[in-house]
Amino acid sequence: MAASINDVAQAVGVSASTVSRALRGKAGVSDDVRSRIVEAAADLGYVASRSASSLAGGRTFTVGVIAPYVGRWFFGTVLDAAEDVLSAAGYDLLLYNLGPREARKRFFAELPVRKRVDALLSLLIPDEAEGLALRSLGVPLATTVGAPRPGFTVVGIDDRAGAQAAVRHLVNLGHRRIGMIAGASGPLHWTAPVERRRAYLDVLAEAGIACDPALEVDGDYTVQGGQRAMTQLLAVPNPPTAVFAQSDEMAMGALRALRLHRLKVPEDISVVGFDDHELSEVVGLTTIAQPVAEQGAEAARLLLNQLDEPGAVRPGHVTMPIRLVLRDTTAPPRNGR
Amino acid sequence: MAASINDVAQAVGVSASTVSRALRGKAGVSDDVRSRIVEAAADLGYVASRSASSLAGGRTFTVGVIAPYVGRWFFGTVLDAAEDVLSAAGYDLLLYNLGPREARKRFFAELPVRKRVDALLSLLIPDEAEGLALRSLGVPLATTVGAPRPGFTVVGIDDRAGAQAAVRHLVNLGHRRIGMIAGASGPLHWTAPVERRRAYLDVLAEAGIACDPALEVDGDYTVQGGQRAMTQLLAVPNPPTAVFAQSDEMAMGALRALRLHRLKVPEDISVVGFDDHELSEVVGLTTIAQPVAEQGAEAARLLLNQLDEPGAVRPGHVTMPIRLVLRDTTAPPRNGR
DNA sequence: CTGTTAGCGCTTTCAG
DNA sequence: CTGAAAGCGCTAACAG
Repeated sequence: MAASINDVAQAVGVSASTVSRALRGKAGVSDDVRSRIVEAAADLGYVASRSASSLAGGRTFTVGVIAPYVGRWFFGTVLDAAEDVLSAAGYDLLLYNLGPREARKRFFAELPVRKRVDALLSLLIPDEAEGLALRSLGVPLATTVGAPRPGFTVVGIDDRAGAQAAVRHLVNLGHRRIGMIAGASGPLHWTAPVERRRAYLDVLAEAGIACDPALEVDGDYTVQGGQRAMTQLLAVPNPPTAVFAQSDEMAMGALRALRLHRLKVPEDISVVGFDDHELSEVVGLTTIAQPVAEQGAEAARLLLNQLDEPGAVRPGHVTMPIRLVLRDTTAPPRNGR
Repeated sequence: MAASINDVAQAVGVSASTVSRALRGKAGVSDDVRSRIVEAAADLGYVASRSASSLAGGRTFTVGVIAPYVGRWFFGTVLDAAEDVLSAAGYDLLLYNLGPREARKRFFAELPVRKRVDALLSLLIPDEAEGLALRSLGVPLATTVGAPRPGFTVVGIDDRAGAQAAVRHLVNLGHRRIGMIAGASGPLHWTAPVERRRAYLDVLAEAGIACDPALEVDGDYTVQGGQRAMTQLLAVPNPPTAVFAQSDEMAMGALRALRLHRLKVPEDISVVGFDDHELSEVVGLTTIAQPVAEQGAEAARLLLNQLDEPGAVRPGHVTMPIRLVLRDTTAPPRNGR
């Protein structure tokens, strides 16, 4: 059986309370006693039972993370970075994959994190009821997606500015027929598609380009969807000379569709993506880069802050920088204009 | 304050034990009482405190997962699938990212999962000492990587057979100068690179092709590394007409290098990868597909089995099928032979 | 079928 | 600076 706090206490000849204080670095233990306790604990291979500490102390030293996917690059990268920060601070990370519809339903119905986590990081956008449920947990909340919302610390990017930069880049190259592969039908309450679309419309307007609804197609945030969307765009009577894809994954699907249609990129058509996916460099995709890992790390850090100074820090809003990364998929349109 | 078991007990007018039994579906509670308890619990929004249950019952209903990366496709996909299976069974998943050297050291020094998990899934290959530490936890252990090892249930693929299929494919197309981008310097104790290399050598031998050490280059399991390796292979006096990359990520790096060198794939040179990464289809990469998500799900399932029938099931070894997926990066060598 | 009685292994007052 | 006592909220025998 694993050693308990009493075993250590006995070995050193002190009380359990002293061992507890000593091992957690609390004041009020003489250096001599403390070092003897630390040594004995190491000898016995003693580690405090998290269940017991949580029960007695009220803190779990665990942060919950809920995500709509784990395998996808964006989420995996955020998760990875958040874990680094949390574990360095002595916190464990409880992961919930709420992608499957029933998993999500079950999670919000039972709220299994209740009494299990000290804070929660959401990688998905909760709807009204879900948001309420999360706030009812009474723990600090953070998210790396979506618009600022009450009760949440949000770390994000300026989607509008990013999308504007992407579309402006195409306009500056001389394109007038600019299509968009959107991500509208993605997860509910996602604000990115809305913001990015508005930016697209704004830039067209400011450039004096009439927008054509036929040039806006849904790509579902997936490679497959992007491919389908591009195929659809090519079937339009007067197809675009350039396309803004709201995510790199959709952009890659578009590139695939173009290859299958024997169209050359960027000679025949330009493509710009959004995200700077790890493989975008490989395919030479021009895109808007956002600091994904940094967003995860920062969100985790802000959560830890709130844990350290309870009440002191209000949930805030951090905007991380984006930038246009020029690679090989954009160029001026074929016939000058 | 959140409702406790006593609040529910009081509301229904029964004892806490009865509530406990009723809510966990234990036998020995009349249907009438049980339904009233369930109702009251729902009303009060009661959820049992995991800390308290663990402490009292000895089980944590938590499975730990240790991984060398989370953001990379392979690991994220395994994790995703494992989480689905575990959460459906009522288990939570505690994630540890042991990529950073110090994180790994700290983990094995403190073994924070001790008394915290009922089972553990390793996505990395522990060395001798680490393996011992894990076994000392006294919980079921599973892994999706590496060779069979005592104490672990391993779910994997036949690396040798997969690599053989890849190289044989190139040989059958008529290639005689076949290079390999290996993953030798990856994580320690990784068996895949070794097995895949042996397969490469075996197939060359069986085809009567002398192997040339200059044609074996390390690609570090990364896109960057693959690109570097391919560049190096092109600099060899008599460069290969085909390349076997031990992972799709390295293969993609190779494709990028070839594009930069203005070489056509597969006309000038053939490339075959290994894994069937989610984006391999996008770039049209011919590769060896392995069921990644299924490995994660299966490992989780086997862990649950062992949890259900303690002692009954011995740790075993499951091999999942692989298959050659033909796409657009392989063809016969240019000049017939 | 249900209630009572003990803890699980810690942390936390409160004394000394 | 240290110890004793009292739970944290639940589960697990053991009685009835």
